[in-house]
Amino acid sequence: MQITSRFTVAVHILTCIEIFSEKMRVTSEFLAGSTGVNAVIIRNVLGLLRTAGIVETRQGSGGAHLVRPLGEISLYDIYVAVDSLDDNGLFRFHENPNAQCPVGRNIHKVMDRRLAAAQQALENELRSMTLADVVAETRAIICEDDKGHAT
Amino acid sequence: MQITSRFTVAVHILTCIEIFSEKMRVTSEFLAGSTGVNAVIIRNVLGLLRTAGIVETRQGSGGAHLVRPLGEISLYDIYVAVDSLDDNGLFRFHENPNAQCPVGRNIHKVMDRRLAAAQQALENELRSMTLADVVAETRAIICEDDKGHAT
DNA sequence: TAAGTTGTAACTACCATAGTTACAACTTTT
DNA sequence: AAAAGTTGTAACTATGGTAGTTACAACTTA
Repeated sequence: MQITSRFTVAVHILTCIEIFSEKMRVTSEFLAGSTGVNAVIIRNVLGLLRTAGIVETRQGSGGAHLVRPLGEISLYDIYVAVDSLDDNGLFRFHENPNAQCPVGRNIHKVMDRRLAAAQQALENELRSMTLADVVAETRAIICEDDKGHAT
Repeated sequence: MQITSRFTVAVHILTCIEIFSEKMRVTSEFLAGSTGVNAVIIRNVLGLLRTAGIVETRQGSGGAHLVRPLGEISLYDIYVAVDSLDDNGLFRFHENPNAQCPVGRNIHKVMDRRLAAAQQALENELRSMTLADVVAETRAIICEDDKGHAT
């Protein structure tokens, strides 16, 4: 069981949009090339990010843009946008515990709070990190790279 | 995307084993009845818990028992035992970012630390809770239940 | 109008989860 | 030693989600 690669793909393409959109049109084809992920999947992910109010895209002309400042887009926002858990929560509960059994009757009640706390811990950590951090570090590494090649 | 119900099933059956095994043989059939989950699945989960050194089972005679004290079995131990992430981590990364692209070449490096931190946060929370807590609260609720019925 | 792009539907391939059936191996009881 | 009950496991099915693919209408710009 793993959290979908849509999440890392989304972070990747948002980073690309920030870094490249000043100099060029960042199309789904370009993003497909950078991520190694199918262009239709990219467009779907962009659609989810658009619905979440994180990016703008335009039919016809092409090219995606960020809607909010980098520092106001947390990894949590991205995670929620693309990895829909609906109302179910991160943990899946077996559906038919036996109400005749004292444990079966109460296990849900006992566990729910704890599972929610665990999920919260994950989400709080994701909330603490923003695209600004990711882009800054990426830019720094790219800059180092360039220096390395120059010597 | 959700964490498998094997996890909540495992917590459920371990709770049952603790609560019932003094008075009766806790067989996979019994646990299937309490959880509403197929007996073969129960035996598989018990097998994973056995491999992890959490329970003992015996062929033929039947009945599962806890191997370690309740307080030394954390929800993390159970999670790891039944929800194998292998070496992959909780987050799945898209596999072919383009090394020609400065973002594609570095995104993995930039994200890995952050994804690991998020995973850690989840796991630390699970580590902080033990079967002892779960069983204690379950017993307390069962006791309340009984009082309620008595009046 | 032509070229390039997005948005979306429809389909496929693949994999994991969970259920099911079946049965050999084992333990205990009689 | 036979019978009954149980575990461990293999093999198979059903289901659902992820991701890839093809196709095309709607749109924008040159």
